[in-house]
Amino acid sequence: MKTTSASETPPRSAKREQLLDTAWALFCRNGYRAIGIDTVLAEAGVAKMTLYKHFASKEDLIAAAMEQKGALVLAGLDAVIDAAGNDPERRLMAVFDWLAGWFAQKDFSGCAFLKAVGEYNGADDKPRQAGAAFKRAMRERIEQLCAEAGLASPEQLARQLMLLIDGATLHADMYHQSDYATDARAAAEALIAAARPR
Amino acid sequence: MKTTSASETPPRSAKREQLLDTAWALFCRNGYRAIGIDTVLAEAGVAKMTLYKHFASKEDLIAAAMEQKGALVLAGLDAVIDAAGNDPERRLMAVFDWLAGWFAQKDFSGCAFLKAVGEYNGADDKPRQAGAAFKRAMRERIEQLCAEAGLASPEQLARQLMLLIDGATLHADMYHQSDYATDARAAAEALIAAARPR
DNA sequence: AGTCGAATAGACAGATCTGTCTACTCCGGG
DNA sequence: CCCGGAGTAGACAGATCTGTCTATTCGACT
Repeated sequence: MKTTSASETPPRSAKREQLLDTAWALFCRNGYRAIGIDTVLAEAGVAKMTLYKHFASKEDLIAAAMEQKGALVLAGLDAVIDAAGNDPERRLMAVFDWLAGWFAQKDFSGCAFLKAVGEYNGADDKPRQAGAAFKRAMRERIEQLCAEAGLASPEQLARQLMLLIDGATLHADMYHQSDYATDARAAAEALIAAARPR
Repeated sequence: MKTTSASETPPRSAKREQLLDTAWALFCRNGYRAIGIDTVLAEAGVAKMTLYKHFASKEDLIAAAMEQKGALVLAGLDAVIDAAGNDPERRLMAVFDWLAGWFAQKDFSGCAFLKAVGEYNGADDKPRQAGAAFKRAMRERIEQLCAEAGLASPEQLARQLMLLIDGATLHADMYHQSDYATDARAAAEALIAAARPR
């Protein structure tokens, strides 16, 4: 048996976590193909063989980091939503507050999930699949919020809000100046108002 | 004097055009860092020295292709807008028809301008600048259309419509199935309705 | 004390990438 | 006819990248 306390199917180890954290930080800032394995290794202070004992390939490392960090991001988003209280529309709009907070971070450098889809074009590339899965999960949460708010066509509305969210994320990264979260929030309010039952 | 008929400051040559066309096609489909110079050369049927006689570096080739193709794209968009007649809102909505037509192309593989921004993170990387410049030019056109339609806050509205456009482009590439142009169009209509003077 | 698993440093193979260089060919205008 | 510009093929240098392998160390548990 493993020494780890809980019964985790994926092997937990300090070095493995170190690798995932460092890789995520570097890939976020610089993209995936622009950063080599050796850079990750040096930054993480981990030997090459350790990496390849935990992950089959660079793409596997990328996908594993995306899955882990994606779950963390969604958990953080859920927490923000829950902190917004009980009013369904307030809870929905909390997503855009969360977005604004993210954009305002001084080390903000775009969405690593979107970048993964941009850089890996093969339909069966793991990073692309992981990116799409993350976005799908996020859209489902938003759709749920729309439905709970009693808005019309929650599915379509959720897709539209995702367009705003991802578009704003892109533009916030592209021009590192203006406040795209505000634009997205205002647009979202207009869409929600139009979907409100009368 | 050059043998070329018109007085073009940038040197025009068949091989140069060949290079730009091939490079654009390959980069569009596969991304920039994933495609090597040699692949472009082989596909274009051009020798390496010819490339480096016309362009200082790979990034220069990328930037040059982006500028040339960007101008073409904008010209095409202008044509579609003009073909939409005189009604200002019709002209504005023509942008979304154009978008739907683009997504429906069977070789559609996302927006190479957005990908350039994703892949080149340095503020002075030429591909990133070229991508941002293209998006800026497009936003200005849309802002003009918004203003001509007498809509409120044309500047903000144009930014919001760009969020929808780029978001839809991303999602259309990410999930190669659903009709994101329709979602974007419907959202745009709601935003426009809300900005209509009463 | 001894054993075993996890991690290490670093060499290595084999690809691949950008950019340079040389020597050759081809063709059109004076 | 020949000169010069444009293009070519391909070798080459030098980096860099992924992934493999070996020999070694270290610490925890028995």
